[in-house]
Amino acid sequence: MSEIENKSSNFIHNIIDKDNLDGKYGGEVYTRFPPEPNGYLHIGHAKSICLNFTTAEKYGGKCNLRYDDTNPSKEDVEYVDAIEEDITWLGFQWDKKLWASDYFPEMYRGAVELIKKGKAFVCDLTAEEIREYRGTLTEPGKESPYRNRSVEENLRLFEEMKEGKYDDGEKVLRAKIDMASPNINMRDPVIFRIAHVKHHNTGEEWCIYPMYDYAHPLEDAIEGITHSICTLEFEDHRPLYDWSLDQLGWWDPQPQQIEFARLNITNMVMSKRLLKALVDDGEVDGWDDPRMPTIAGLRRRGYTPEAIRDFCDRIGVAKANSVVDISLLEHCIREDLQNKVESRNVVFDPIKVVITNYPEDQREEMEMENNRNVPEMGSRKVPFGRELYVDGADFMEEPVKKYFRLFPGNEVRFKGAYFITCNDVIKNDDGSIKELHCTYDPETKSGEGYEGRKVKGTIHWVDAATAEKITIRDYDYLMVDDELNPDSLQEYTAYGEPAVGEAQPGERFQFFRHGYYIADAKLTTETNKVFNRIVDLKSSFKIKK
RNA sequence: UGGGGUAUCGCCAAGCGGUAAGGCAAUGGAUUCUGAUUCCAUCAUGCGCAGGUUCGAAUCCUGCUACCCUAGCCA
Repeated sequence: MSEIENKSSNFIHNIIDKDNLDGKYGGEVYTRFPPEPNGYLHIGHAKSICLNFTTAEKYGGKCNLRYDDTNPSKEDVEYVDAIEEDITWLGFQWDKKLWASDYFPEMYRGAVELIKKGKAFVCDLTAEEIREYRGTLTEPGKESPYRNRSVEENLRLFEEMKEGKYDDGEKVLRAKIDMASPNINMRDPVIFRIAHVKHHNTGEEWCIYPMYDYAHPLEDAIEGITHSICTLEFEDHRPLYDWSLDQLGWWDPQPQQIEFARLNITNMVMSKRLLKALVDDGEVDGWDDPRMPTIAGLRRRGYTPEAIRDFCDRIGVAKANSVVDISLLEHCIREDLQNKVESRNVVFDPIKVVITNYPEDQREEMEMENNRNVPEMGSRKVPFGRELYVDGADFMEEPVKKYFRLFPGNEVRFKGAYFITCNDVIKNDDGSIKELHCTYDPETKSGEGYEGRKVKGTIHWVDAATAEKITIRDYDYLMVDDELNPDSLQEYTAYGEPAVGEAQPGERFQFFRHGYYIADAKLTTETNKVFNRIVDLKSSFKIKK
């Protein structure tokens, strides 16, 4: 993969610059990307991945991949491979791959220490009681009747929790902070709960599991993370993040949590819950369905790592909630692809053209450039004959104003071939267009320097005798408020030049006037080459009326 | 109703007391063997609102307003 440059600066860099100036971490920058293995990564995660990896890179630091697997009842290793594939595909390399569950002993030790310091206690209240005791946003909470158990009793009870003496929910370990705190997260939060569930990593070894707010700061500290970057909804949790570290006092300097706004894209479904439901219900092919905003879906749709990274770089990083316009994402893939993929002629909604003055038995091969912006990409021979197909959008029987493609009486250039004039429109019995009778001017052959007259329009074509019939699957993104638009997947029959049939799975092309497409192995059949359309060059269609 | 955040062009977003970067979108125009690309031009006397401090404020102060997050034994 080519080098990808991320040059933007953001407020997190400013914080790091200041830390470096103050010598807070001795100039070290260590970040981490901490997914919970409970689903595929989506474009929102890509923002976080790019942020964490490029920030570390910018300062000569490292970034870990850490699975936040502290809740075995909600996680599944099935996602681990996909997560790693996506990060690697984006072009990032983690320093260490780690599991939060590997730190369970350390976290347990920390909990024991908190108990010994009188900063944690075992609570017998039920979940509902804890909720009632917690108070509300405006009213302070009440202290648990178990709050003042002795250190010895707490130690014994916590040990028994660990030994499996209690059922799920029977007891929890709580931090002893302040039930009257205006920050609800500080009202004696639960830090360990009981769950008799097999853990993918630790198996049956533990039946108590730490809660995020207590576990995460320790995970960061253990790994020597300096800047723990997360999303805005954790701002309220930062005091607890710091509290856990402060009480233990095991690490100096301690990592600091920095929050940024998560990514939203206009109309895009970005909720893992919803996406998972669509997959589970079979509404889409899977997590990598091209309609999905997952990294795997975008990849299958034809997005490149470069485009996604460029997008993440351009959207910036800030604390203001925002919604990025989808047009920026589409701009990024167009820009990346336009100078590095080859073009192929493909005709939608085909209209047959018969060149009446072209010799019946004559065949030619026309030289066509593979990429009109990049001569080094060379050219190919495309067969040409008396009967051709042109795109339905390139002909109008009654042209609108300023239409300069094909219409009766008009002459246009057939890309890479001749000037062609449309003379007659031949209809079927039902009034539909059967074919167009045209004539060509042999003197105007492409590449032979004809300067006699100019035409305003140039259109593409395929040779009817050799064209391959293909199916194009056109996908829309999944949209908010429209969980699955029935028209989000449409199939079109089209004709492509023979070279299209040689496409390899995953190969991308630019199709004139219709944007970029990707050949998709999962959708390719023996008899029918199937392409996914990925991006419309929408301005190509624009005709002012 | 408590607490925590955020407000700069249609959408993102720089700016950190010295007189509003950049990108996307849009709009004009030039080039073009595909209405693409490329190029050039236009696009905030204005920074949520109202006061104040200052020679000077998007930046500092005061008071409002709007929106987001927060009462899981999820992360």
